[in-house]
Amino acid sequence: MKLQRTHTCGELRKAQLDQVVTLNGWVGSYRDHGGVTFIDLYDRWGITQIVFDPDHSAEAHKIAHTLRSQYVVAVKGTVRPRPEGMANPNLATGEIDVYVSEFELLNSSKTPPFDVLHAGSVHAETKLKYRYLDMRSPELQQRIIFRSRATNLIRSYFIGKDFVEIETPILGRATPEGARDYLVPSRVNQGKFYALPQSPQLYKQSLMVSGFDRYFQIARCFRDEDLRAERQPEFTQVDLEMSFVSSEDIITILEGLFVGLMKELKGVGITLPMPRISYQEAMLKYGSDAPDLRFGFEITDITDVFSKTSFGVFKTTIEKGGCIRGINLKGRSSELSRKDLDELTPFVKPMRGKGVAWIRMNEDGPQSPIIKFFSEEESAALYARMDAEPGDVLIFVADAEKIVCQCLAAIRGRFARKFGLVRSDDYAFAWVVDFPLFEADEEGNPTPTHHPFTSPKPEDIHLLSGSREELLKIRSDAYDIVLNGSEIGGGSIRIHDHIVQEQIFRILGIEEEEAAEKFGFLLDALQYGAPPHGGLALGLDRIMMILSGTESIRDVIAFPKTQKATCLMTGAPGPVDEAQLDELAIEVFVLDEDEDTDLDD
RNA sequence: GGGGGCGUGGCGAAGCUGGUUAUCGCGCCGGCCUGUCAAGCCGGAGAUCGCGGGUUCAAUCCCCGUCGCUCCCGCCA
Repeated sequence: MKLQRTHTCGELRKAQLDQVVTLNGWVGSYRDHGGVTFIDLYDRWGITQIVFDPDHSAEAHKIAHTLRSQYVVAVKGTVRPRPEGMANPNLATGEIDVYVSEFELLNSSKTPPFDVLHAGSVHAETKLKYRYLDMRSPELQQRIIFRSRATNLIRSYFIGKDFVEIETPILGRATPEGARDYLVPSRVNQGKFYALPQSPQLYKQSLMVSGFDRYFQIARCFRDEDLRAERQPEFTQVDLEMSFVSSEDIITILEGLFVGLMKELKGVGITLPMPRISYQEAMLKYGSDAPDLRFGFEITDITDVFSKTSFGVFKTTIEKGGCIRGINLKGRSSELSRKDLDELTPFVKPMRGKGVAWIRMNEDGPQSPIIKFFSEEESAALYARMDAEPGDVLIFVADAEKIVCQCLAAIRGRFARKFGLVRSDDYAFAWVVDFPLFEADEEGNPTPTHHPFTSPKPEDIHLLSGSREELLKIRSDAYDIVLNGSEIGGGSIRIHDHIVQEQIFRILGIEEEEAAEKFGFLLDALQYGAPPHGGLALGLDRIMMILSGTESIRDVIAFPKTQKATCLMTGAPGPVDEAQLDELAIEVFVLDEDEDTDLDD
């Protein structure tokens, strides 16, 4: 190319008037008036209007009408002011034009499959197939650039705090815990497989044993589970681990990180310390271990108010060990129709909720389909407990505790959105702490809430030898960081004492041999002078989603996968040659429905 | 594994109590036009209605299956 750019398309202002400049970029829209022709030339820096004027350069003007959308061009010309009243206030460069005197076509373009600059409503399918074109749009580019700024800030922060950035293997070993692994066959060791890491957990703990007392990594992780709007099969964690620390030290480091990120990326100040809430309180007041603290509508437990009730639904719920909880939609009665309330029951159905009850607090007394079943004492106690006043609407769910929490959390969010209380530029951080170390599985056996290396809180360690009920009461030294109702990170102090570790395995029903087989090297490592240590991992993609105000994780990943974990641009996953399979000693069976049972074993 | 939404020229939509020449906007092609900014005006081309089967004299429309995209539950921290 002859005409190499002297400026970008976002750069020119009145300060450069009368300068001769060269721009390179893509043709956006073009407006051909027969005489003068305007073209929006753009690149990732912005848009500059270039003018092909027959009175300025007849030669250049002749070429103008041959240009089409997405052609790649170089132009040399003079920066001129826009005529009086012709400035475009929507454009950073809107006060000037570049009058083209020399022109070079760098490349033509096929007509693009969709309008690159206005692709908002185009089907995801088309946009993902032509991702490189979609990524030519300012929206997507800005988010990708935003992400780059964020990772750069994160690196600087940790390096500045004397952390060591260490890469850990992508080809690892399958672990039985947690999510389904992505497997990679080994050619040299036929019949054996590597697994892609679900997280660098075991490696980073090993690094602590090695003495790298402050480690971090921006690590790609892989989980072969079904996708969601905020979940991709490969995603990025900001992973860190520290030695000789308590959870307070880790929390402090992270709070410092977010203060910096929010200031630099969003110009927003955060008050420290961030609020802390126990798991128990979070579940009780918000129905979720990742509460959205941008709004109120807190949950109130009213089970005890109805302990002697004759109202069938509440009575049987209590008899079965369930609970009754409610939300007071304070002063919102006039904004809610009967339909809004009736829609709640179908709304909670996917969460296995059987129904939602409501009481509307009118000026002339309460109105509700269920109130007639309450005794006077019950009603009075209920209104007092829920601070019910005229103009309020009370919402109830009675069921097993888990279901009540899920339903009320969803209802809480639904109304907050309806009333416009959820602002994407409002940022509510919080730490959720005191998670139970174990939770009961379907058979009532303890399973780790976090992972089996999470340390119990020191004051609860004595309960490890207790009954099953006592075990479920043990709190872990774990902490999640929550932003706007999303868990954006979590971590814990790890067990560094192999005796405690073995005790935990025993509780989980994992035999010594089995533990050695599954986590052998880490258990060994813990016996060679493991320092007390702990850490945390942040979900970078989710953080980027929230800070850039988008609803889909695909908006913050350059080349995302579809919900079926395919890449429409590359065609991955794809078939491979027979020869490749032979080398790996792999044979592929295509299963018929009928044959399925035959080949199962 | 289960439930919901979507699939109609290149793009976005309409048409669906079964019968139309399959409609509109954008884009595309050609023409006109010297101050537009997702310019304007005139003309034109462009569609096996995702795919397969069924019902019917007749299917974009109804039924069954299937594929793809998407949201949710399960799963996953």
